[in-house]
Amino acid sequence: MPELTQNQIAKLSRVSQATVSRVLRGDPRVNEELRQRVLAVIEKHGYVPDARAQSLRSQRTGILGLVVHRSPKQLARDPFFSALIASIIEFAGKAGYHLCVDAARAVQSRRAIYEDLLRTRRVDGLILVEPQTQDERMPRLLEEGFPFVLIGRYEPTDAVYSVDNDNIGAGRMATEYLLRKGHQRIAYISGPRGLFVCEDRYTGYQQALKEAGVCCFPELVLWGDFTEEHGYRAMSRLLNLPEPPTAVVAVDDLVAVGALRAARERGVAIPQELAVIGFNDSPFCQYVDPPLSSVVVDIRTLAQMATEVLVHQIEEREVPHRRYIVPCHLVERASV
Amino acid sequence: MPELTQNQIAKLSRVSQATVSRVLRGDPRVNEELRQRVLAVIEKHGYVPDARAQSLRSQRTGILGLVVHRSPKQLARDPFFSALIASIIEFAGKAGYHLCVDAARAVQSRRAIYEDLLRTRRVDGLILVEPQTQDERMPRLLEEGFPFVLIGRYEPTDAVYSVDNDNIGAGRMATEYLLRKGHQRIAYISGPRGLFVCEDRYTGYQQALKEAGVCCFPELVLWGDFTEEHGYRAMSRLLNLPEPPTAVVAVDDLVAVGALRAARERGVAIPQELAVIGFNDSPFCQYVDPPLSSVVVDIRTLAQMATEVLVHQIEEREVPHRRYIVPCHLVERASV
DNA sequence: TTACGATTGGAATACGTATTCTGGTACACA
DNA sequence: TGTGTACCAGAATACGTATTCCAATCGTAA
Repeated sequence: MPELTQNQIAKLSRVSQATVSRVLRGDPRVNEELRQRVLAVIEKHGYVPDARAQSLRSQRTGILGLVVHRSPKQLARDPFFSALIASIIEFAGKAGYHLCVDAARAVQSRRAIYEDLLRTRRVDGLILVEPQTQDERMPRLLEEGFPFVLIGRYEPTDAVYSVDNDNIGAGRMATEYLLRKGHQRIAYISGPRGLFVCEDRYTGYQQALKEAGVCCFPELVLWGDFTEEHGYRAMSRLLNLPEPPTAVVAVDDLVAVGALRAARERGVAIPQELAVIGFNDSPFCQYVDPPLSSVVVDIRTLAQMATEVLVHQIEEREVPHRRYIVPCHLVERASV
Repeated sequence: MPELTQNQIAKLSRVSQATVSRVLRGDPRVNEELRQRVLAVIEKHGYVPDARAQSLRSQRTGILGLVVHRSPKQLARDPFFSALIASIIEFAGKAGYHLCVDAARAVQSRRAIYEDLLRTRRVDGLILVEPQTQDERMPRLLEEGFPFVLIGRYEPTDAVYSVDNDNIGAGRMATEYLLRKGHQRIAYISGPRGLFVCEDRYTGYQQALKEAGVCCFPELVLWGDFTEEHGYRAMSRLLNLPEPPTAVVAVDDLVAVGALRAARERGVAIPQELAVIGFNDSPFCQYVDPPLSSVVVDIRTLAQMATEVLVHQIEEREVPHRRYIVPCHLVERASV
């Protein structure tokens, strides 16, 4: 393999390396004849500039980092993330960037990733997906003036760029829908405590109940993770209550599917005896039995806004707002 | 932000930049006292080396590239890929690499990605997922001696490192299973012509039929893509045949789910009147109605082997074989 | 006391590109 | 013919790190 450099091209074209660089960068201050000669040599040998050297010189890598706060195993089973990643790849590509993806659940590996992606300047900016409420990185990122954007929420909203589903609204929407259908004892099967998605949907759930004048029973709210297994166990516990709920809001479709399974195994009729609703309108929602109602955000829009906000920061263009909210809508199916 | 360099650290520690580098690289030829002094300064100021400069100097970026031959939209809906990406992230991380993901279906954008990732030396090696039969890049990659590994198949097997499901075996396994259940008219709903996954499973399908002495009817084999929609349409066409099949092998679970929907809409009883089997054991298989039988490869193993083969190439360690096959197994559920 | 090997750290350089600085040519004008 | 002005391209430099080369110091042995 030739391992071409601008120097080689320069020698072959009998010009200086600087001129080759100028030709490549489209600098107008170069004679047309020389330009043609250089271009011909470049074309002939198939020269492409070395991105590593460009990175060092320009202080830009052309790579965006995506850090997801889930273990790789959780990632593998979660359709929300595959859609998110795919869409971010799409929009990053359109903006001329590559995407570097990392996943980590444990705090120490997150620290390592943080050091390794950011401080080393390996990426030009960072998209953080659903960081925990108390994430020690945010202050440092802010302090260093490093471009980043959150997907999810962060409390001091006016300090940090973020893009988020309207999770409070989504929680309300799901709960109000069940209330409209006449349900009163409505359970909420959640993910981890402290994760904003979960907390926000919980807030929406509480708001809807309160406004309807319905009591919010603490025994009907169960925290856990984003697995089908958790949905199954939580639903089993709920069905064992002296007075089980007649409807369930599950924090994620996968969790809802677990709940459906628990109900099915006990012969609880859906939706007659128990209504279930999830979030994200995952691909499988329409194929489960019965098809699962879901409150959904347009993931592509979410990805697009996050990517654009980040790229604008990096390229020092105007970003009009700090916080962007992508609204949700309801997909009605047979499970309610 | 301080924008620290080894030079700054050197000045602050009253040593030379070379010494700082030696301390960081663990070079033994440096006095213990100095080492401590330098380490203290590094610690105090939170210095981390610049990956871009290291890349230029060492000719390594520490990044693996993953190129998927699907459009981002297809990617978003395909659980196989989300699992694959997640697992590759996991094993790349364990080997000390980051992962850069790109997706492209169109040939010209693949060319662009190829130029941009490889020729620019932005990544140390490439994982190509399911390249088309005639992919113009392979010869150039080989010629340049650039480390890469295929997930999927490539004909001149002894020239290229590849890791693959045993797709022929999987096609056989699915078909033989249906044959054992007494089916004779077995259809195959495939993805795109020319994609090795599809062709190989087709080969296995044909082999099984032939060995059982069952005729292979061309009207029972339909090519398309990996969408649920395609499964739906293909199944509809099959059910319109004068003599419809009694069993279907679908090239992917999502396609199988589409087939199930078409059957359900026409009131065809499953599995009594029609047996359906898919591939990949996607997360939703157990939740569809009825639960979908599937032939599955362990995606984590696939990802692990691909990553290891690539990393060994990059680090110039021994790679004993060119071609690695990950065997499949059958997951029986109610759809057969 | 001299000489020599071992040890240690600084100076210099290379990685490949982008850009600033500088010098030289050509042309116009006086 | 001399001076000023564009214009163009080569030389030099910087980006931050890793490493090679070399000089200085020290200890030990003759």
